[in-house]
Amino acid sequence: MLSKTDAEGVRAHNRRIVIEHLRVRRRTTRRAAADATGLSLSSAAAITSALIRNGLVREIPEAEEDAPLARVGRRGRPERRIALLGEAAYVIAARVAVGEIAVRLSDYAGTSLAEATRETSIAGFDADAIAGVIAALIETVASEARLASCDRIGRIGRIVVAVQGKVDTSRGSIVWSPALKTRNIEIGPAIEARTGIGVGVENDCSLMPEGFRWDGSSVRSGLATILIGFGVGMGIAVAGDPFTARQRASTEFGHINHYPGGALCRCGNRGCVEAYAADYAILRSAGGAPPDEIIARRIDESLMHAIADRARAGEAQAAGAFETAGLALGYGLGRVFTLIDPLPLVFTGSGSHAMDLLEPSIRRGIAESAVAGEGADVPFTVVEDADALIFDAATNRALGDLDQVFAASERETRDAAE
Amino acid sequence: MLSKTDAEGVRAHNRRIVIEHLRVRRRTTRRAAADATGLSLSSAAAITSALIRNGLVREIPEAEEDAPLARVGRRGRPERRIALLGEAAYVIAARVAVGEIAVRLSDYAGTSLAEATRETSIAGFDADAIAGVIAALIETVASEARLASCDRIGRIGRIVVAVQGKVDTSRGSIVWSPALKTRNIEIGPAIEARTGIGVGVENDCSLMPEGFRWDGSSVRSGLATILIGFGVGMGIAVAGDPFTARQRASTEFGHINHYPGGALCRCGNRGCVEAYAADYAILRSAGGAPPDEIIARRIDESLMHAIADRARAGEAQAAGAFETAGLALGYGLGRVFTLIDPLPLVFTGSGSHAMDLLEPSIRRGIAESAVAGEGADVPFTVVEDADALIFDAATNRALGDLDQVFAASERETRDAAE
DNA sequence: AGACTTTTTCCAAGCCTCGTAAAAAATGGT
DNA sequence: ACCATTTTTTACGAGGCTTGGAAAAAGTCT
Repeated sequence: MLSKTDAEGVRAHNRRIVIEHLRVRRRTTRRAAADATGLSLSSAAAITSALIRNGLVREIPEAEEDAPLARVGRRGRPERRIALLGEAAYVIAARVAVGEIAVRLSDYAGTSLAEATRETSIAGFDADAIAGVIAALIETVASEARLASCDRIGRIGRIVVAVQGKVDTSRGSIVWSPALKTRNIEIGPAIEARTGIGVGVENDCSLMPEGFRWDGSSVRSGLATILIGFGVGMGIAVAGDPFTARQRASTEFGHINHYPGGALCRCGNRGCVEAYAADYAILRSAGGAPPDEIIARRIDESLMHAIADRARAGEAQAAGAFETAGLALGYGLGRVFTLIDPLPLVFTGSGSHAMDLLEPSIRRGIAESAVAGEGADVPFTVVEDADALIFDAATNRALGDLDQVFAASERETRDAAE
Repeated sequence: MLSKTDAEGVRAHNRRIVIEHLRVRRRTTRRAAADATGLSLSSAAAITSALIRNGLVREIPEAEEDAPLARVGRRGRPERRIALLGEAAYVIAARVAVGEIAVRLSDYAGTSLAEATRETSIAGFDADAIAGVIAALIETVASEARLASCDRIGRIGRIVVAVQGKVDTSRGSIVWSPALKTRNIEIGPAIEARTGIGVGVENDCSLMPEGFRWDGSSVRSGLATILIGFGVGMGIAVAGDPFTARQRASTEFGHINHYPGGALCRCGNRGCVEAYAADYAILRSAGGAPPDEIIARRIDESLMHAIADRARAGEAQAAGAFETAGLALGYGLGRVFTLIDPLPLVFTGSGSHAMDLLEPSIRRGIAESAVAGEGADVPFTVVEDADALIFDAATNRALGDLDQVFAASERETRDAAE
């Protein structure tokens, strides 16, 4: 059931869309905000002024104007440009992956301030131990960014954790992760208890499209991100409202069945996409190992590069491994496109280094499996650094969460106290 | 970008949720509406009173109360029960399928008033010819329901067409249909031009979950409908807001690839779910025909019943055909569940008569293809009459569209003129 | 210095929701 | 038969939000 609205709700909603506009156009004016949001000039001005009073937005002094050329020979009162105020709040993006926990601190304007990584196996850790590691990393980045003093760390308003593995977002728990031995670890509440900050827990691949959240056109047309690495994962943002993307939970693309009874996957099933397209699958296929062998050890990226080079040099078995991988990915994508709709694709992860080898067979797989081959011509983009993309995505999600909170309630101007 | 809200928007929204409440609880009171929607008593009363003035809602006279027992020995002023007024408007649900065009007239309260069918091949028809058939059928049902007089037929406020085949909802066109020879037929505008009534065009299978739109719990938990007949189709309603379900367009479940390079499908691809689970696939498999043979003719339902009976009697080849079909369905569902989430299932269509034969292998297929076999235990429901379900769905969609229009603008009380 | 232009702020009008008070309509007891 | 009680419904003023127009502010151009 939809919930009711009232006057306050209207204000909250309109504050929200103004903030959203500020996120997309990083610098704007009151008039531009009014035009873009459809609000009247009066309302847009009232809202922006309130946001300035609340310390969420600042007027940019002329001195800082990095584009004075725009204002040459224009008559009339010059516009006051406004932007989100970085110091208004801070957010933490955290990654939990096999062998590594990492944290990035960003300010409210979205600029990254500091990162810290702890390379360690957390296989045996419980929720509190993981929360401890993350809290320590937060201390590190906070002090690195000189936010160490007590009242300053309190300005961190939101933490979003991107986890490799299946999560339960509503409970903030890790249902299952390759990085962990035990299941159902309630990491969200544990971090909240330790830091006193609100925490969101998401699957890293599902979260990835959020990295393009305020890129304008990217998300408006919908978007799917595909991570090819030790596993295979996908994130989907349906066209239109980026907020609805929040609903989709567990797109376990890597474990969509490709070939019934096929190659053995780490998950125990047979024939998953991952069992053909992940690093370990390409490795075992290129090495001529039987498709029942599970390679549990961590695979060095340089090894994958070597196999790719062998394939590029024309070695049949290596080339065949990449072709098989591409076909599995293509069939999987064709199935998704048949179910949802063709979407532009963003590839990332170590496997994306071999897109020259994969692309032809991916497109062929889509053509063979989608109705009328639709979607075989969607645009491909490659983002090499998957970890950075995950950080971006988690940061954007955290900022969006914060926006919602800030829009909901007119905050007291605590900055006045300082 | 989200759009702004203002006071009028608030009223429209709140009117909407009151109407929605009236749809779910067919009879209610002002107080109950206030409680359910979260609105204050004043506002709920103001809105309901306005709806009554606008002729959308009626107060039920005591004489009509079918449950006087509820009001026994209760003190205080008795409540005025209210309900949607059937005569407020009328809607048309139309089905376009192979060999058949059918139409149902319903009133604003959702009660079906009349149906009419024209059994004919429309293979060579263009948009205007199809629109002509539908318009004629509308005349038939309108006169049957004694709405023939000119001002009365004008009370039909919305037409929703459920098409067998792929549609483009935004343009109101049939991209491709097994019932038609030509592609991209803009049926929506053609019907609008002929009748002057707003038209929505949807795929029949995608629309089906709308049949459960106001069933309370059904949609709240999400739902997938699966039609097994001459083809295989699916409709998905994601958990939560039933309105967002509107976004999903072309869930061509039947053409999700099941087995790469497998049995030949009518669509020309190999290995689609449909090529194993549709009527024609079961027929060819049970008959020992090669998996490359395409059966184009319409298959009589009694023939399928006969094959099912042979399978029940233990004939190996027939039983094997159903098992193969169930496995293909199960793998397809497992893939969907892996991508989206496990959902309760509603089966319909001629194939649902053989659910006793299919269910075990469907569940096995899900178990083998979904991560950790999740979703193998979702509840199955069978609705035998697929055509009726499609009618229900199209009617509900049309009523929902109308609700939105009526909620948006306070209409003049045209009933006062009568 | 004055005219002109553009941005920003200020203010009364119009909606909407909400809480409270008053009116309406039935029951139960005397 | 009449009055107190109970519950629903309506009426009304308060407060918040958006809006359009007027006024003020802050520049450029002649």
